Amino acid sequence: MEQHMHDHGSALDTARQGMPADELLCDLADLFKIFGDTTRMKILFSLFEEELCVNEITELLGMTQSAISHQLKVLKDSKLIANRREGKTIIYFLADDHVRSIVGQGYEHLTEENHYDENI
Amino acid sequence: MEQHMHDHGSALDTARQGMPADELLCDLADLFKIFGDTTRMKILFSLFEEELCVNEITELLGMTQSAISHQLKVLKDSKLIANRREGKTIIYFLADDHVRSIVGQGYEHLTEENHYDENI
DNA sequence: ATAATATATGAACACAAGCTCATATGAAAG
DNA sequence: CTTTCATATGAGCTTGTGTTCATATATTAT
Repeated sequence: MEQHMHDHGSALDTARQGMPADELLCDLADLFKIFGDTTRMKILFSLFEEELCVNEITELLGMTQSAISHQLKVLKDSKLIANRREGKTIIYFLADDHVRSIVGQGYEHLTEENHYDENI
Repeated sequence: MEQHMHDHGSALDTARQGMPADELLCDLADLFKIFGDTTRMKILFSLFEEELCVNEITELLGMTQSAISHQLKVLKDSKLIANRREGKTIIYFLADDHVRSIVGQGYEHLTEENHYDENI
């Protein structure tokens, strides 16, 4: 006698097939984790238009220079941004166009699905 | 005398122009935060192939039923998955094809840029 | 060399987030 | 209506993460 209405077993197997290796799943989550912070998201958006030095980003976001530097390090370590020295200042820029497309996808998801100030 | 080699001011203004509202930035970060956990990523991948009930996902991931339920709630609250009741079991499925494309973008970023077991 | 400017970094702290454990809900079977 | 099966949920604990504060490094100017 079947106790479930949908097949319990073949569905599991199919799901198991498509599951990537644990390491990749973990790396993937770690990548998205980088985008999962408002400060970092703001930094990325600011670099969408122009390359900027630390002080400029600090001003733009109205935060501590230290806080910005810490987040810049996170972003740089994950290869999403890169920097070059120019005299005393260090200029940061996007390392990769994937950043734009990933953030763009999320942006689309929000602006399409959700309704920002649509009656109230 | 200019103390900076790149223009400090117009770049800032340009960056300020393209910066979306704080609320949207925050929502965007919150969206990516959902993808930034291995357990949730595994759940999403498992639902890429088949719709599954809680017990199946629990088996598949080899975790506590409680842990899974908690994460399913997070995913459901953020509208990435949905569910329907079928007798005693509750079946979860992807709510949106954006999920596939967002995860797909991240996946591409990793598999293209990085080199998985490419000579060690 | 010394001072000034620009950025980076480590430690400490506060808060968020995920898991576990116990328990609650809800549907179906006896 | 009581029991069983499937899932949900709240509290507590533990770990992770972002910010601040103080300080270090690095480059340029005096």
